[in-house]
Amino acid sequence: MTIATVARHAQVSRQTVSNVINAPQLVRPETRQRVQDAIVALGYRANQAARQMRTGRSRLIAVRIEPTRDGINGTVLDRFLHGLTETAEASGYRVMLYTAPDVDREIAAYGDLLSAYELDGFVITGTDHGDPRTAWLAEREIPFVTFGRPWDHPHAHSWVDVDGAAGTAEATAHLVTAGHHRTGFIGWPAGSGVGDDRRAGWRRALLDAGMDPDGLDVQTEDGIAEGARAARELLGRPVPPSALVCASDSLALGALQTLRSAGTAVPVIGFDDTPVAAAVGLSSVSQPLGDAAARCVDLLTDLLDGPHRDPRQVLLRPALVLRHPA
Amino acid sequence: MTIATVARHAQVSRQTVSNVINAPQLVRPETRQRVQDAIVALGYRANQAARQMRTGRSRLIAVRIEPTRDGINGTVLDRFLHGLTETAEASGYRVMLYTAPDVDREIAAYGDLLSAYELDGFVITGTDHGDPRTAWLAEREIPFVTFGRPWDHPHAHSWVDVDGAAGTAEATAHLVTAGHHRTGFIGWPAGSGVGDDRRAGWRRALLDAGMDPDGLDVQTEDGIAEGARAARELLGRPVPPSALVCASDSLALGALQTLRSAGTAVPVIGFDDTPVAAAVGLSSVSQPLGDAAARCVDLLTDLLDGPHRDPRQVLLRPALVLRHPA
DNA sequence: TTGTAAGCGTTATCAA
DNA sequence: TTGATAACGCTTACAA
Repeated sequence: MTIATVARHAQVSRQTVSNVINAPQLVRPETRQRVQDAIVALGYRANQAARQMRTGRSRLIAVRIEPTRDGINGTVLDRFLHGLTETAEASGYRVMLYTAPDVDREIAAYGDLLSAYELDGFVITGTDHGDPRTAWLAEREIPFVTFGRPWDHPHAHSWVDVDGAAGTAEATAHLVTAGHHRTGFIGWPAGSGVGDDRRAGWRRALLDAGMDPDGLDVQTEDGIAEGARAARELLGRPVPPSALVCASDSLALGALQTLRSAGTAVPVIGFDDTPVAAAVGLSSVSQPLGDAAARCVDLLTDLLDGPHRDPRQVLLRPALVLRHPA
Repeated sequence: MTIATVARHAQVSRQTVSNVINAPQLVRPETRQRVQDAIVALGYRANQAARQMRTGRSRLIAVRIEPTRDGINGTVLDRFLHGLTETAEASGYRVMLYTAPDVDREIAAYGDLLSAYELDGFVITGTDHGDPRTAWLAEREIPFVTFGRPWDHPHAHSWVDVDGAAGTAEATAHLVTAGHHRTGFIGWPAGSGVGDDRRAGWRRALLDAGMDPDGLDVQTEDGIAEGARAARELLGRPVPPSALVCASDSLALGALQTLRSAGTAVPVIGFDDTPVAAAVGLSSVSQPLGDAAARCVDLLTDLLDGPHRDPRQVLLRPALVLRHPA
């Protein structure tokens, strides 16, 4: 069934049907109604390929599905993808998936996706300092939104992010209020935007409370074993922390194991609120992933359809989820 | 850049370029080489929309991204999706995502996807007895593969599944070999294909070992709290089990909590090998999700491109992953 | 307000 | 073996 079928059914020309769909104000209400009735009666849906050929727009946005990393923090993507798909559908877009083992091949994939499918835009996750992907896209003026800030140039393009510092600050403040005078932090090595941000939140909260953060934190790669080791190191210090905030649930989980076997009653708060945290009763900072995904689509469709195509930025607040270890 | 650009560059007609791409055997090797060189030199990629308009094929397959359920077992989808995207890319297909809050609206989405985007096929996850979705698709002769068996009619269509019974049987046999004379089972209420299958494996393994499964199992909805409750019930029986196999990691995790607080040394084996299991050191039955996804794509592309379009079935064996609780 | 004509990039048909 | 022509379904420009 084509636009011609509808035209015949509604006794108008093909063009009038197209106008009803794309510029209804041009068509007399009476005719418009007749055409719309025909569309409904026949269950007509415009063929995207034909439309795309004419307009050069595919109404497709691309997202990378990453190879699952350690599995704990990897589950974040799931919820994000679902939110993205849902919001995109509501805005008349569809989500296409792609994978790439590394940044170079991801950029190569952009070329493919763009020339073969004429993708309208990209949602890029997990950006870091001086990301070559965003540079490539920006250079070619291809619309994109990142989930994660461009740490170097905060206003370079549209992005959505979660305020990690606010999250760790809230977690730290919670522990301080609960009476802990020495709240430590287990985070990643300096240099990653996300990691530095989360550490900064902890630090700021302590300073705000008039406490000294020095000697209360450790830097380590992500992982359960690493978290356990870091916690052991902190506990072995002359004046050990009485509470812990961690940059990820993996680290927190490791810390929890160390603390449990040491029999110490040191509360731990993780980050990301993964299913693992929920399962073991670990308090954690929860990212509003559904919201973040929705805002990504909003910003992208703004770039694509909006009247003002200036980049915009959205910073969302995470929520502290308190639990009691089982 | 279009096929015409390439044609000019290689000094041939548009049609010859098309032939080089779609039916190379028709073109003299010398000409073919010249055209291929031009394609590479220009970085030409065929426009899918135009090709689709002509052929009626989009080289797009659709997969539903489900709203994350309890989060623990929900992570299964992540790995599956990644495998799917990767294998699809290798076969020249792309994966398009869609969501639907319920079965009716999922079927409505099929109509949309098919008429607007002319999707070539679907990968349907989580089928159950008398699934209306597969009936709808089969009726219209739309190619699809399910991940999960059609329990009513094993040969109705192409599917890939993981042998859940083999998994629980292996877990059970492992415990029996370790000397457990009373291995219990916590599973879901009878009626779901997957749940019944997993229970059957446990049962068969006990019978094979000459043991009596009666009175050693519980039926409960999925969840951590439910697993904990079920384990309490089993432990309270006159002759309690000395080891447990569970239909999911959620149930196993709950059982583990009960057993820990009871101070009983009863080993537990879960199902799905979720990140949670890895994190808490829970032994679990692991589904080969990457393989399963790859086989789904294989079966679907067989249906789409293959010479023989008969439905095929693939049953994969899961693997028992043994761990020691931390 | 409605209709006609052209063209988007590709492939299938058929003639050279 | 190669090339010209038409057609896929749609939208834009323009004419009626």
